[in-house]
Amino acid sequence: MRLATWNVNSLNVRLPQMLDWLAANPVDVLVLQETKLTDDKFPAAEIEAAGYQVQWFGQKTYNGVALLSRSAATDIIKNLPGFDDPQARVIAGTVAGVRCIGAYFPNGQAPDSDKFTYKMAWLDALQRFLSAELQTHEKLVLMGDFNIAPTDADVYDPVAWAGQIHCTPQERGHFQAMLEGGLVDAFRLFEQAPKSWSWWDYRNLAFRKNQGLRIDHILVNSALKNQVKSCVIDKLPRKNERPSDHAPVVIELA
DNA sequence: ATGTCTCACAAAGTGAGA
Repeated sequence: MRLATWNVNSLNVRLPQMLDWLAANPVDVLVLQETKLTDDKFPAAEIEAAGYQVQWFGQKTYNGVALLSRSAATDIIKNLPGFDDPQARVIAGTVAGVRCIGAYFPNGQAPDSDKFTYKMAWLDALQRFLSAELQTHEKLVLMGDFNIAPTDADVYDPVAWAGQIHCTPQERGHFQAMLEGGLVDAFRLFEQAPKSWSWWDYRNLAFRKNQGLRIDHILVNSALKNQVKSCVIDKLPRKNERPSDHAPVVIELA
């Protein structure tokens, strides 16, 4: 079973690229972030024509998530239960016995901003949701754009980024708490090339200079850990014309 | 380099968000 996450930065713009990528990488599950579409505009027919079932949860202009799967997803949850949120950031479903949670974590803007306060509250709510989900599902995968670079090894210039958004002790503390709660960073189960990033700023020729961050992640629970065969970042779509600023992350389970 | 991309407004450039 292969699963993937991709922040497409507008599904309206990136739909052809996403369909091309799926044709070349026929994963069993794909979660999307930043679809930036209201639900009535979601391109369900095109996705179904490509052989996928799909659940979606969006809003106007910003955010928006989706869950594509070869077989039907059940027990769908949209956003974090008990956390009243106008922003569409979470979609969860069970596919072939695996609980799949796709999430677009808040960016947070800057550590002294209101958006950071919101990010912290959202992360608290996510931790509560994860605790409950881990109790009720034997196999669980959390994947998405975390907007957290968990360690300095996930940052092209850790000195410049020290204490900056995506790298604050508070954000990293939340990531660590997920690991202590029984999840594993699948990417780090394997030897990886140094300077492996999942996001590069559109500005400053960042991709050409490989100046990026690893902020897109796939975490698995302990029951799945031994089934993880590989976890890779697919940089190819970042080389496309009109690319997303994020690359897909793909995991293979035995 | 405040360096780009995306969306929306009542636009024909500008601001917000990332």
